[in-house]
Amino acid sequence: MDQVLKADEKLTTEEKIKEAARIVFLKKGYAATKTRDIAEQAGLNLALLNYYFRSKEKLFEIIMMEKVQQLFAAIAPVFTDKETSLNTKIDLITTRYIDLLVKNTDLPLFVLSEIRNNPESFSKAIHVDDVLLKSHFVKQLAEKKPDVNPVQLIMSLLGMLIFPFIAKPVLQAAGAVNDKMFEQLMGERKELVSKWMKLLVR
Amino acid sequence: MDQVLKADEKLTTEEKIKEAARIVFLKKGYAATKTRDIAEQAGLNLALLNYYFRSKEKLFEIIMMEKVQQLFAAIAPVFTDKETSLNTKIDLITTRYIDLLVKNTDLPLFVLSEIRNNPESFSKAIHVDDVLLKSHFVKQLAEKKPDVNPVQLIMSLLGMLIFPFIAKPVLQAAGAVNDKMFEQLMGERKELVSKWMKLLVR
DNA sequence: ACTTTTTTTAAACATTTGATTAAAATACTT
DNA sequence: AAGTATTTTAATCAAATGTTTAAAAAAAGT
Repeated sequence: MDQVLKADEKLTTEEKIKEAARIVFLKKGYAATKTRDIAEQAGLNLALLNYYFRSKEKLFEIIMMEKVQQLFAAIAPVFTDKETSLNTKIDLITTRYIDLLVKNTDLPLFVLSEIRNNPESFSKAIHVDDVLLKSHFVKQLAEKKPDVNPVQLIMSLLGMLIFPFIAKPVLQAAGAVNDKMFEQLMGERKELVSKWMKLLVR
Repeated sequence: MDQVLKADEKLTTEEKIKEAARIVFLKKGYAATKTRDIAEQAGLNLALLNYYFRSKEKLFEIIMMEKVQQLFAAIAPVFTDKETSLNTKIDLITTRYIDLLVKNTDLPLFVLSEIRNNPESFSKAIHVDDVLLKSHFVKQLAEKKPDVNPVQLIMSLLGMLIFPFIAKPVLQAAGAVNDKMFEQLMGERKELVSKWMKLLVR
């Protein structure tokens, strides 16, 4: 007998639905996603979504929280770490974030769009200000650059890291890049952003 | 008689609908917007939307093109101008963009989200690569920094400028800033980004 | 082997939603 | 003022959409 199974054939029905929901929600966003889209993507009967997750909204909340975590958990530990130097933090944040986003290019636009559409539920789930404004990273920045609001520096770092992934659809639609070229650009971008950010805090 | 009229009372019905559509589409995006939301926002009968614009989609296309223009027209002339120096271009792009976005904070997230949802129609309407990749600005960057892909520098500049407006809902949800504080941050950011970008190309 | 529980399916339901229609109201023309 | 065209309204339609239901199928328990 053939031991090889299609990737999702060994998944439970519940996992198949979540996997399909990840794909469709991330591509189209909550409002544009039809429950029938998810059922079709999963190759399952429509009613199973409600059987396992009660409602479209509940299913979405699960995926959304997962993705918010993914986006914040990748850098939060580096932000708060008290041991590593400022320059090492910059290196770590840069490489980790680009590595994560190259594998999940539509993650930033999805998460940031959906937070805009529903800021309340997000604010309860994640404590951004603890990570962002009270982190060790911020203290290090404030110490090194006492004349500059550290939030400005963080917005620049995250902007340089995240913005290309938000602008990717525009570049692609313009025919300026394809997937392969984009990944290559992001590969070389790790060194650049890291270098540039160190320049800003010098 | 009272000469003073409420702002939109002197507008034509058609303009009232467009104005309402701008507000609702920008806040919620195409898919989440109901034609009844727009009618209510405009204080008009639902059927008038179809009377004046035939369909939700047609109305959306008008608003969308308007906003894409707004987002690109603000910097395109500076990108292509052959007279101004590199440093002056950086100053102009920075101040113009932040000034524009402060008055239209949800413009970037709206435009970039909707382009992702419908890249084809966008690519026909705007020739990004002409402005971005063949512009005089790019040539100046390539000349000044021959060892760096100019696209990398542009992504950093636009990232530093645009990203804060995309992240604004997150910062607000986290209680890190309010509208007033954000505008103040962006005011002081003009100088900073301008200075930082010149540092990167030095 | 039989019973019970769990999972899956096809069909249907109730709302929502974009759009249309026909009549009423208003504005314009002569 | 009368007639015509334009604009607005309330009601309605048809399709889409999230959810439920009841029966069938599969799995688990005894």
